[in-house]
Amino acid sequence: MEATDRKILHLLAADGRMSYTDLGKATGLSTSAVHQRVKRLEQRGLIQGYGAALNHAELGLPLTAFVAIRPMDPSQPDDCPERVSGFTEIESCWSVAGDDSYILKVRTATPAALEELLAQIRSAANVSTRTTIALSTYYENRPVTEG
Amino acid sequence: MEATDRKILHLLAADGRMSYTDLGKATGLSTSAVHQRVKRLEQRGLIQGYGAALNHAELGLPLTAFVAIRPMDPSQPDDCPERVSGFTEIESCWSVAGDDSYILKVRTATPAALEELLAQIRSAANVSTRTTIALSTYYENRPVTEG
DNA sequence: ATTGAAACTTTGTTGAA
DNA sequence: TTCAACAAAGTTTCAAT
Repeated sequence: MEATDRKILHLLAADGRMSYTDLGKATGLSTSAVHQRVKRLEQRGLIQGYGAALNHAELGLPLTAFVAIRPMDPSQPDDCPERVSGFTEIESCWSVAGDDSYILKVRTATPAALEELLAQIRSAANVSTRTTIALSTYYENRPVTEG
Repeated sequence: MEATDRKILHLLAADGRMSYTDLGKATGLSTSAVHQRVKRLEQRGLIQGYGAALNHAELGLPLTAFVAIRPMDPSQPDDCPERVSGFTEIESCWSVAGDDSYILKVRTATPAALEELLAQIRSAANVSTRTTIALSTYYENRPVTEG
């Protein structure tokens, strides 16, 4: 991994629709050289995909919350991520060190929808939940790269 | 906002590099009709941008953590987001309801780099920190849309 | 919302450094 | 192995309708 590839990754993280022509201009490479590098970065899994960042507040999902979960019965198989993966309100799922086993980031339309989702998560995964509601988002998913 | 626009948003959230031609095929619109709609969605701020999802683990930033912060002096002006926004390791910043004032999501190369970042956050914003380390990421930033 | 045409971009092939 | 040059296919963008 060297400087040119890192520059390409940084540019694509900031603008996922940038054309190969523009990436070439920005890196001093020809269009086809950049193209080859991007395909290789995709194949090696360094680029995992491309997405549009949506304005969830305007799209009917104004409520963002973090749900910390803890198994009720620590002796049971610990397959919470699979058990909850079908809930489309869950945007992210991490296992974490500390008092809780997992943290979920969820988006719902209303407090009532969040209440309903929490009940479903608890019964699907046999867990207790501790929820932290986001009041406002200052920034989210800024590109973070090394170098 | 109606069904066609929501479909376009959903498709772009899942594949931010999808061509207007393909978006047209998927929605039953002409290429230029989709193009017009996408531009309008961008202008109205419903699409906030496009990005590549990078594999941070492979890119030298394997450590993801959540930093819950609390002002040391609750009487001081509460401008933590501005005070910490210069730290490039911070990917997201939310203000939250509950015991803590803000939650930051950060990515670092090593535990030592995290330790250093926490010290800098504490001194830049005059806050105490409580950090939760992510052990593994099951999924992150799945497209979540209503409808 | 569509058509159609010009400009531009993508992507495969080929060959040079 | 990496890059550039070319060319065909595909995409974007802009009028006009």
